[in-house]
Amino acid sequence: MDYRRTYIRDLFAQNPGQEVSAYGWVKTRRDSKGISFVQVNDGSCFQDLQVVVDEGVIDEATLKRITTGACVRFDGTLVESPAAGQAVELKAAGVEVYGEADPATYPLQKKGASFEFLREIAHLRVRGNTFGAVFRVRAEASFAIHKFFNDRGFKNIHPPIITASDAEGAGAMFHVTTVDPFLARPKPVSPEEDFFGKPSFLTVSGQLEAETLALGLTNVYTFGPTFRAENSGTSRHLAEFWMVEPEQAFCSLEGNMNLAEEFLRTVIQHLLDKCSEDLDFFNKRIEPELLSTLDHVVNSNFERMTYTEAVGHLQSSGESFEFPVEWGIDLQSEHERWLTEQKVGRPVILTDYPKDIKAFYMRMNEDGKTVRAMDVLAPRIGEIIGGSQREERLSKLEARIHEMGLPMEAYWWYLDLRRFGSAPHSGFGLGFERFLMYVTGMKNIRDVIPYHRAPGSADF
RNA sequence: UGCCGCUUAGCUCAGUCGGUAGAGCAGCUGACUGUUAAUCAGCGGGUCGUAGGUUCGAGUCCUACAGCGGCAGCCA
Repeated sequence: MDYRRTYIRDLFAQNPGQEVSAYGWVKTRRDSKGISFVQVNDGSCFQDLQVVVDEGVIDEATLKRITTGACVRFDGTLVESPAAGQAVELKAAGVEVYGEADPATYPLQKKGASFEFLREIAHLRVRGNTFGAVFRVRAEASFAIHKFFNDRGFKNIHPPIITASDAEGAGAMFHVTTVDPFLARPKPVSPEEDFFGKPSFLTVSGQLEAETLALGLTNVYTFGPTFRAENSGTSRHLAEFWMVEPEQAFCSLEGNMNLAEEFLRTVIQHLLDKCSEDLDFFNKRIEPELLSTLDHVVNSNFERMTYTEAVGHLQSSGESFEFPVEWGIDLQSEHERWLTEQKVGRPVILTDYPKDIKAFYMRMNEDGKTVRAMDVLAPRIGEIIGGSQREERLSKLEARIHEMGLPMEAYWWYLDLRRFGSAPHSGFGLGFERFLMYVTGMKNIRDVIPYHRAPGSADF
């Protein structure tokens, strides 16, 4: 056994008549008088291999061990299939059962399991159609993202997971400590006595570190796990999620938007090319509008409008929103959805938000009221990308840090970037799982990551 | 964290007015010579989320708690 063997995906591309072996897990077995059909899948592709077992080829005791969930190797001949449903099938000559799966207790069956139930058996759900497809698409998307940036000369950088800087002042952070918080002790342990000698946390974003690398490597990106200790239990939030964050020196907000748009189009096109079977399945069984919206994203330019224009559209829409719209508010989910789903019917990039609802590092516009921020909003899921041109002018940045009451001394290294060889630069962040929800049509973010982490939930 | 909903067989669910438990699928046994969500016949399978309360009697009504889900906030 070796990785250089033939996978089920490869068998479908071979000419009939060859002696082959197929390794995988049994989806179902159907018996008729004198013949049995076994569906085998190894995760290499969506389609199952149909194995045909004629009477007498495999002894009855062995055949009975070939049940749903069992791990097997079938040896035999690849033949053209006489029946509809598959072009080729494997005519079995022998079998090796590597691992049985007791049918009375194996929890997966061929129909009727809810995603909530499958989440409880997340270690087994990948053997089903939906989650096999989800994790193939996840892997292919991950590759496509690295390829996109590599093709354009972006360097993949690796900012720390454990950080002492509260990057954006946004989002609750997980403490990292070797002090047992549940141990009763006479007096509190001070941060100086802890492992790092100061309070330290799991990162909520690699952006600030990415900026430092961009001002030297020019074009960089991160792609890794980030952590938020927010107590939010929704279908769009995770405590541990993966984020893609490119950062470009010598790049304006317009260049940033161009990159974001090209990024989404290129990666989605890659998936349409490489994962068509899986995406067809999602389109058929999960989200009927999936392929048409993905095609639309690939083939149309994104709408661009300023926050101020968007507020105008919302106010003159005639819609009755739960939260009234006025200039200066942070747009609510209902507003974002109306803009992208009703107003323009495709992704929208909103720019130039009021400074008071955005982070300190975003570049101030001439009006002194708005900053060079952008959010990419997509139909069905809302905000998928958030980014900005960064404030490269030292005095303006210091003024913002002061204005927002942030500790100036903690940002000494970040301010050094503006002191020594500052450059106009821009970047954005994309939530990888949000992106996967968009391209698979899956409705719950917990179903696009193998093992989700959320408040009160850290199983497996 | 707030509001709402759900929790009954391995899974998906039904359960009327409060009167002691039902279906489909899965499983098991058998039938069928090409099935592909196979089909057909039969069989087994339940502390109705937990703890209290009301009642002669609770799956059903009330309270608390837990788990799950939806929406909202926060955000990616």
